[in-house]
Amino acid sequence: MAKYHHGNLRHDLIQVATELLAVEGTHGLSLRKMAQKAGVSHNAPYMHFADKEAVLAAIAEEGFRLLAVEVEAAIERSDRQNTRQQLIAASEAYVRFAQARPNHLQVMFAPYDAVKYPDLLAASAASLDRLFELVKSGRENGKLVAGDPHVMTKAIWSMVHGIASISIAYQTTTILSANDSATDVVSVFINYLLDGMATKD
Amino acid sequence: MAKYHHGNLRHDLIQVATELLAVEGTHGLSLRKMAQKAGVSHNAPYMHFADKEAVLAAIAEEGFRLLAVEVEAAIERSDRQNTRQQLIAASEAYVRFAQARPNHLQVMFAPYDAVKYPDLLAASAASLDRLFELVKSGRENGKLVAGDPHVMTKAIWSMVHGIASISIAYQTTTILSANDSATDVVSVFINYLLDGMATKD
DNA sequence: ACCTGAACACCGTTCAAGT
DNA sequence: ACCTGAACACCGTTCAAGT
Repeated sequence: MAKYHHGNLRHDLIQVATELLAVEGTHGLSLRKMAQKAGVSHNAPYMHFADKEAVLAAIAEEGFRLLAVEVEAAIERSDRQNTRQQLIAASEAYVRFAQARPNHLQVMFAPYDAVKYPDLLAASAASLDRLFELVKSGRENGKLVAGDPHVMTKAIWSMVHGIASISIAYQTTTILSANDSATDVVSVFINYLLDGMATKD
Repeated sequence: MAKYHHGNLRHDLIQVATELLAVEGTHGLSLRKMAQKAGVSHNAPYMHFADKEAVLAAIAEEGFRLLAVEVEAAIERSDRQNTRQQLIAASEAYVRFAQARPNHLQVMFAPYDAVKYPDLLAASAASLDRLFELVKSGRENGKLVAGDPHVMTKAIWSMVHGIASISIAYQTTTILSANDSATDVVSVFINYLLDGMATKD
């Protein structure tokens, strides 16, 4: 009997796949498993995705949206008078996200064809919007000097993503810091960088 | 007929697997393909490796050694009187490595069990030795102030690895810099960071 | 000790159907 | 349009052998 799926299978598949990714890891995630978990035949996913990579791209895209929400929330929670504190809060949220969802971040930063997945590229660019705004307001406050705010944003992003990426790779054996957690180290590293971007007088 | 393999199969497998990784990507790398390419039965690898992950760990370990060699060479080529220039040269070499061997770097920074692969952990730690020495001599020169040289080294590492990691993920669509290559951006970002670590007077 | 061949459960993907 | 079932080539891993 043909037991059709209820509502939006595409959405459900992404949901189920994300859970599977968190539990089983990148290697444990298979099209067949996610189809079964969604209560559908093993090739139903091909109705909504060209191939497995397309599913991963969709998961990645969703991940960037989630990341943006958490960074946004962290900024809202922090002292609005202090741009530096807000930048650090945003950075800490980024690293916390990475540690809470290491497999997800890995999928987000796999190499995709940007032409093939324009929505993914857009979502990842949008996840930096709040950071960019902070850098701009830091310049207006006179706290952050130096040239292009785009360049400064990307420098901060690189620093934060490096911490996140390394802390995932070395899990328990925290090579980053002897005893402290990775989030503890964030403010130290970011402060170095912001000092280099700050007015010297 | 039992056609035994000549010399060191373990070494040959790592060699062959690394080539396969470069050409076919992380997904195209299979135990069966590398066995075939090494001229050996599909389960001969199990004589030398517990499972596929162990092969990847060996490839990763070899990668950290390669990286260390290239960073070392870049430092030797640069101005020995100028610690900052040496740090930038080392950083650029790191990013160049990442762009020349993106799949290799990805395997190097996959999450491994440190207890299971102590040699991998040692090789990755050793790849930072030269950077650490530069930071120390920078402190003695009075060029780099601030606290623990270990912390400073890891901050630089995070920045550089972040640039490398992001530039791999976004390949052609260089989200990092509008027109410049990723290596061009390295000196700008690292200079921000080193300014933050430099003496203020 | 080192390697092989057959076998197992699992993949991604395709294709001919069904409604 | 949306889904299914059978089929294909490929995988990692195990196991009983062979030398």
